[in-house]
Amino acid sequence: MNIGDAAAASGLPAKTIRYYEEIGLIRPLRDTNGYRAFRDADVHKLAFLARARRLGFSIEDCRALLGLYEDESRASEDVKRLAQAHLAEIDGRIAELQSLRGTLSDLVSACAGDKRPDCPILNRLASGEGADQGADSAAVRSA
Amino acid sequence: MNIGDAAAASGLPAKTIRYYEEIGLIRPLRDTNGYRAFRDADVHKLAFLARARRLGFSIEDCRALLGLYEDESRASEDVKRLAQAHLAEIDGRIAELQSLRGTLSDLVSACAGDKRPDCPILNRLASGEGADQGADSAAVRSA
DNA sequence: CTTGACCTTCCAGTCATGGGAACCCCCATG
DNA sequence: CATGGGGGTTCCCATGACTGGAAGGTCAAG
Repeated sequence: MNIGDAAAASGLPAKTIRYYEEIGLIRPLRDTNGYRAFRDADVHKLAFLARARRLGFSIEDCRALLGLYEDESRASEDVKRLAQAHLAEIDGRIAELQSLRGTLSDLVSACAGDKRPDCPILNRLASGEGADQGADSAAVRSA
Repeated sequence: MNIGDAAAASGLPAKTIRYYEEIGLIRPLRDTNGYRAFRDADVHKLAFLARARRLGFSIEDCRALLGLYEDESRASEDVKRLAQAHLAEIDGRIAELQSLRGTLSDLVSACAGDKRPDCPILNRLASGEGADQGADSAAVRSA
């Protein structure tokens, strides 16, 4: 199975599959012509990775999950711990975004949105008055 | 005013201020020794940028906001449009995260988290089956 | 004179890809 | 047999918005 078929079967772009090989997530064989040769197990792993990524797990989390998946003697608590940590991170990001959303939507409703120059949004950015002293938005930006 | 003082006054790291100059957001003067010389207006702009970034606006949004801020003949509708677009983007991200959160929290509650290897989280990642099983997820999501 | 705190520029790295160049391989058709 | 097209390969560059660090210039104090 060539990379194109593996991409179609797993739902991942070929580029991404090459990258996953580069960082050691998968190890497809090679044909004599140098083409990657994907076995069913490889495609299975790729689909696993695609689903884990879609759930928002980082590449390193995916690596750990794949390791646990392949370890017959794993403990489900290890998987659960990983998932719970990820869940907590998502909760944190949601909270940050909701805090931003609150501030921003207040500002938007305070702004007339007409042809005149007076604007509470700009006033707030210029003065910082009435600021939410909350969220460092780094995690938000990284989302 | 040197960059260190401008950093302290604006709350932005010196590195970030240099970066903002590099991409043309600010244009501090230079002393004869080559040091950047920040006027009050520069520091004011930096603080404006810091606040806009904290609200999650992209650099390009910030550039536009700064332009509007400096344009005495702006229309507040232009500012509002920008802010509304950003708000919509935030709403989209929140919705995405909440959807992830729902799935993930279902999986986490389905996992025993003990010493045994059987794990619904891994099963789901391996097979992709069982997208929305687990009737009780509403209470979890509302948490 | 030296120390140390500043400042400068430039280069590399982050994360998870995506784009594209330059080139190789294989099969089908004229 | 040449050729065309649709695979594949490696390699480098770009993203956003910084951050870290090296190598070196500047300045006030001891």
